[in-house]
Amino acid sequence: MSDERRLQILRAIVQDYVATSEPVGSKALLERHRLGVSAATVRNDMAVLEEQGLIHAPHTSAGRVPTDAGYRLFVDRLSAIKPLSRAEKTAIQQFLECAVDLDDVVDRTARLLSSITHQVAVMQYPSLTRSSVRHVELVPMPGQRLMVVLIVNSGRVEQRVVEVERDLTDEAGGETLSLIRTRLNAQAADQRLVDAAAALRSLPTQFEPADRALVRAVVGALQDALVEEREERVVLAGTANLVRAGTDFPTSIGPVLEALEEHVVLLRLLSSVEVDDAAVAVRIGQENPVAGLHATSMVSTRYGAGNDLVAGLGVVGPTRMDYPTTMAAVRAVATYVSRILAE
Amino acid sequence: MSDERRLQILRAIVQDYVATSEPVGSKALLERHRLGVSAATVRNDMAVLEEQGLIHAPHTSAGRVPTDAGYRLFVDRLSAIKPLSRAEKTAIQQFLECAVDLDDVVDRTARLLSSITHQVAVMQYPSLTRSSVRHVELVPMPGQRLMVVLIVNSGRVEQRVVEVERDLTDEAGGETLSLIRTRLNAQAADQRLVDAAAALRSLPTQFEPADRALVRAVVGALQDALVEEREERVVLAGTANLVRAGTDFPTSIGPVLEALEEHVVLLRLLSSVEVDDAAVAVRIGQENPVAGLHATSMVSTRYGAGNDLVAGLGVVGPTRMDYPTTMAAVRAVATYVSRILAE
DNA sequence: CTTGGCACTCGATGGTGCCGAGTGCCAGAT
DNA sequence: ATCTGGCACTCGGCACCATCGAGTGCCAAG
Repeated sequence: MSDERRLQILRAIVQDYVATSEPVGSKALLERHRLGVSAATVRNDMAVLEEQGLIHAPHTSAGRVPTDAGYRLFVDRLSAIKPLSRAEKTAIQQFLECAVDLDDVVDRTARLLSSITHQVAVMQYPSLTRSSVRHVELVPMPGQRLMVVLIVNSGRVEQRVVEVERDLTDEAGGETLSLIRTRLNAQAADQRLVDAAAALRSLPTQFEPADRALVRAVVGALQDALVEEREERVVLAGTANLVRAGTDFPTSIGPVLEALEEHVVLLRLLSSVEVDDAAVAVRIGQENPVAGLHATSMVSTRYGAGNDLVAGLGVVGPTRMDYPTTMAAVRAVATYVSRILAE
Repeated sequence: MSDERRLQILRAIVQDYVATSEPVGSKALLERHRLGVSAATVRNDMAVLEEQGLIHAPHTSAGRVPTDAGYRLFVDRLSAIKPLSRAEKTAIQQFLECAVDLDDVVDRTARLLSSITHQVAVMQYPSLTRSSVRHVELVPMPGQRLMVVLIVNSGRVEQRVVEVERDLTDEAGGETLSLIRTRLNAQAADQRLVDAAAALRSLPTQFEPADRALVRAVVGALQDALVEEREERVVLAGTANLVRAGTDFPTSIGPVLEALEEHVVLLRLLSSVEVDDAAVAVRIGQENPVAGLHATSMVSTRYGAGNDLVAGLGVVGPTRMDYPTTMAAVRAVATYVSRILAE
């Protein structure tokens, strides 16, 4: 059963290549790993691995380099996520704890992640869709207009201004608004955004005919704000790390930078990972649907306050990456930022 | 008066160097510009220019390259901002016109600026400090807490939660809040943020002693929101352009990317340009206070809805940059985005 | 003050040869 | 059947070298 040994050799190749960034040859492998066999045997096994498309030789007389498929196998079967040390964990926690508001949490998290992985951190702002409603506020404005303010438990605020048929800045208008506000919040508060949108649909019918148009306008604006995800932002940190890793990219880091600027695309990438809770997703090289990222790997997971894994976060780096460590870092950071957000 | 001719030679050197990115020698200069003198004369003048610190030879037998001081002189006295063509102007206008909201305006503007200048665009979000208050809203929350919401005319919303001494969710609390809200808005609405902060200082004294602590807490939170500029964000676009211009940077683009990630620093750079309306500010090389940007130039100006030039916008690129064209582009984009925002 | 001429400098370019890591393959050992 | 040592071969990387040419500074003459 030399199958087993071949996989060990693959693992060794990946580890060495990640460590040295140079193609690894049979001899060098023997020096660093005490496999109980000779160089010739290793060479034979390497030939098989190459046949299977797991490794590849840049040119005739050079060592081997893992292919995307090789990394994939390594990640799936040959490595375990390497847990962080206690010291690292407390450092993460302390760094995140002194954040003063949501923006600061996101900013700090992204910087932290990039600095401990030495790669580009990508972090989605907590998304509306999975959050819940904290409060809805109605603000009458001059000129027969009404501002609808939606406050989400993630701390985000959305607002819409609607035109209404009458001026609400007077006494009577205030009472009407107060009534609407109360019922609105009774229906929507603490609901998930999607649920709130559904729950509000029947609200107009609970009011007297005279007020229905008004309520309908308010609910319409609110549903717009509830459903639309346009405030979904993504922040980057550590793009300078790409330069350091520049030699790992076949052509140049230009296309990578370009791809990273397409925030919409990044969002899709972050969102489209499978929903396995607490799992860290890895996209390796060509597995990435974006051409600019074909020479990169993306390690990502989800995070969010409480049980709702509201948004995605991860890193982008060269395929030649220390996957176990990176995966551990991403998972740990996601865990801690979730904990911070939960309060 | 050969002083004049020397400046023309400097101008020619800058233009050629910008165009070819290669040190320009006396002979090459004669081919591209019909100066009425011989190569030897040009050489003599170049020697003088070098003595004055305006140009510099990378090594003994190479052409000359402008120094920061040379560019400075060129920008100040030897060039005129090159107006854009009509076609370019309408293209800018059309591209910006189809933006759907504030975020979209900012996003499109930054991308546009980077794509027409082929450099990194830097754009500050409309700043709070110069905007004015549209409305202040008070929202009672369970647990003796009160949410203070500040709505700014730029469309931005700031919120603070304050602890208060009594529960305000009941009838009496609602009336008190209503009173505070009315006076608050009477004082602050339509004021510039700084003015509003000042105007509110005396508000607590206008209330009965029983309510003063409450009002003071509200005003405190509000002033915090008014004064603090922390929501000031900056967006970048076209960082990939740095790669293309990579050869212009002595070491690598790494430090530049790092500097660009320090949004706080960028904001300070954008804000600290002199307030000459409609002027385009240029910071060349070492003039930049940030070490990472010592090999770059920053061309920036201010923009904003109406007469208030609320925020800054500009580009960062190598010192070897086509200043007249870049300055024109920055100015034009600022003008058009201001126009869009004015509606 | 300008100009042509001249000797000199120095980076860039391209060719050459060597070195060594690494391979594939094969015959013999286990 | 599998592993091992040996051997011939490949090929990129590096150092060395010679050449080339754009460009300079300087000087003497116009």
